[in-house]
Amino acid sequence: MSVQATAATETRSYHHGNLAASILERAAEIIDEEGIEALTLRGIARDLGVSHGAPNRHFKNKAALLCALATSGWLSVRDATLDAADATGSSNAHIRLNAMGQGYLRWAFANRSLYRALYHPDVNRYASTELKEAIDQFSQIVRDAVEETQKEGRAQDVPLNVLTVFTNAVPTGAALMLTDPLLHHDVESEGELDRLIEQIIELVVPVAGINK
Amino acid sequence: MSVQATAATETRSYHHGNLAASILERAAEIIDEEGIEALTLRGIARDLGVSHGAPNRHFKNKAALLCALATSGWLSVRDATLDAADATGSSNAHIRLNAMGQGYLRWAFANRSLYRALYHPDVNRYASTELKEAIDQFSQIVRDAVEETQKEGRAQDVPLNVLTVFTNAVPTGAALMLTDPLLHHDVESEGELDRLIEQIIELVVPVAGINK
DNA sequence: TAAGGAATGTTGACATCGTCTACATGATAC
DNA sequence: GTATCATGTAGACGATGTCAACATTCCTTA
Repeated sequence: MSVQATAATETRSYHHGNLAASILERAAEIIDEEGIEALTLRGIARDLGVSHGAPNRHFKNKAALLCALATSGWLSVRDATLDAADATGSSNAHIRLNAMGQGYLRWAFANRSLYRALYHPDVNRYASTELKEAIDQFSQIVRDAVEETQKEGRAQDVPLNVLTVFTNAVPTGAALMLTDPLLHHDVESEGELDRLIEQIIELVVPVAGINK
Repeated sequence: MSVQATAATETRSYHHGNLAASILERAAEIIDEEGIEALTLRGIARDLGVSHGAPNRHFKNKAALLCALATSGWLSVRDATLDAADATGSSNAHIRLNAMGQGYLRWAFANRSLYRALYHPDVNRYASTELKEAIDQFSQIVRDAVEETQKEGRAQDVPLNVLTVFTNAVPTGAALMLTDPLLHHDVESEGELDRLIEQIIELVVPVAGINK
């Protein structure tokens, strides 16, 4: 139903008008609704009412489509992470980094399928320049935020890169584990999940007793 | 060359003799050498000098083969983790858990391709009973070890499940990040990696100043 | 404004893949 | 020794990704 959401030009013209964006949009829907293994270039073309060869004009191959999706995913998770920091209204590095971890996890849960697609083998294999840049951007904001906490006195005897990997690993690993139905069968309520997120992140970047 | 390693019966008989095991073995090789997207039932059959339909007698479908691989992977990482604990020769829960984290990470690096296959979408989707059991076994040893450290005084105000997720997330996230060429471009020497592993795990389960 | 190239979509083809069915062969239990 | 079951073979089918040749439309530019 939302298949034809874009390109709402009532005249069904030869040219679609916005096919690349529509393909990405539909691809995201499919991943979310049927899983990434149901993603098919021909299927997308069918859904969009376009010939099976059309997508090739916009994506060199299927891996390129996946990379484009992953790129927007990384940018999106970066934004969510940064927004969470800003939403604290605090300039305290610990409070900000703590919020970033929670924001990251909440994004991962709100976008499980896309989140897991970020680690799909094809994405790693045929990474584009844009994807690499998006990933670098994310890594950079984490590293910067970690560095700020260190300036505030956190784990000053630990090398920055080690502290960064550690800090980043917690939300990453937790997201991977908790979004995996095989690894985590406890069905939980919304509120329970929020509490779990808080508690886990508190163990990496404690903020108890810190004033904004 | 190592393709025909198994089933070295010089008489090329109609029946292969050990096809299931050979398929698994060859599949592991392919994943390691060419990546998981190069894995093909027909390709394996070709490599093993067997008709393209033969693998279907032993694996219901391709996903079942992946699940079998993942199952042995989880059992293997469980063993590596437990062995690392035992290798300490200590009965101190902190020392043992610390070693487990390091053992897990070392296994992940030594078997990157297989490790990443554990999180392949198809594995999640069509998980077998054996796979679920293998995963549960791994989860159990981690939870038990975490519980022991808590009895020794670690983070006693934190619920066990939270502490378990946290403790497990660090090696999991670190392995995922560090085995990803996109996330970690710093090429490092063997010794550097070992040191990094030690330092990261020390941040989750500190053992500095503990006597065996 | 007319023309012509660039962008975009279509059609048909090809190789490959997973999977199914019918059949052949070999092993094993009785 | 024979019957039955497990295992391997051969052929077919539909689906997919990708390519090349062609069609249509857009847009720049003279």
